Amino acid sequence: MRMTRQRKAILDAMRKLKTHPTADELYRMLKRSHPRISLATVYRNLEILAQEGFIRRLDLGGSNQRRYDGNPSPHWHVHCQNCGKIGDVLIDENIDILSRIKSSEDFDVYKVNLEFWGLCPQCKEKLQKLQEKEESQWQKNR
Amino acid sequence: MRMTRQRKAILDAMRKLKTHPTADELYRMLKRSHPRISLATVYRNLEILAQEGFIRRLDLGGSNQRRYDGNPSPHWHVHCQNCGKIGDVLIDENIDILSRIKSSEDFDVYKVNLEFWGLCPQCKEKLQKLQEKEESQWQKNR
DNA sequence: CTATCTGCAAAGCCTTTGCCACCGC
DNA sequence: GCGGTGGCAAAGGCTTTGCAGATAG
Repeated sequence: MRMTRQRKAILDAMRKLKTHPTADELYRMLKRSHPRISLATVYRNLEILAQEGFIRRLDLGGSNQRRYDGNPSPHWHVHCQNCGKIGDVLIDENIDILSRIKSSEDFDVYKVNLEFWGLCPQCKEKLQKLQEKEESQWQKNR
Repeated sequence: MRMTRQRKAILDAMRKLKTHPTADELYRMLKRSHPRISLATVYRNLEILAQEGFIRRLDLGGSNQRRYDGNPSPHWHVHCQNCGKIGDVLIDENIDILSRIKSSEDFDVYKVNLEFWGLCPQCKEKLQKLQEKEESQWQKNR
């Protein structure tokens, strides 16, 4: 694998970012410092870097956009139900889910993937304020 | 919600099927009995039937095709790593995963989704036979 | 030097949408 | 009869691909 300028820029950006960008999001960021980089290059390199284990490809449900994670070490993800932002989740002990499977239609099950849903801090606050506002409106109108 | 011929055919098919079809797969099946049904109708109705709770929309990772499940009761799914087929998984006790979260970047986490990966019975057998064949080749060549 | 990689544009999937005719209720 | 619905075709999003020129090692 040749370390081209573009590939290095993509890997560096992914390592720095704490978000979980799509190819297009990363492309827009990189264009500032690398105006001639192409979207196809970003797509191709995210895929290659993921295959080589430098970053992680996230196959998240609930969205039709693929995301990548610059942190390849094992952890899970939480989606904000309001804005779609992705956060990281750690669990304090290994849960042996595979041994608790009762019925699996004769599939051999090897691997489990956990996904979480919730609210990010910003949306939590936003929704809370909205609720307070509605309550005071209701007070006025009664 | 009006129960049109098409909508009824889609719901009936989903309830009978034990697979987890995509809109297009279901469309091809239905065309046999309803030659004039359109793919758009299948897409629209799968979405509506899922919103109304008659069927379940599966937002599975690892594929860019949406699938639906005629069984709306709670259970998880396993993907065959070889052929992509989806199976159902039951777990014998409720695992309280949400209470074990250690760090979640200040998200409020409400819901968890489990996904499993493995091999379906057919692919299991196929791969086993392939392996046996390779072993006997190796025996011959030594 | 040459195999790999890039940029560009086009093509490929899957899914949604606009429109008008149609048909449950 | 009327509003929801279906069929058709076109458009829309995201991702991949073919190609010719550029470049890392």
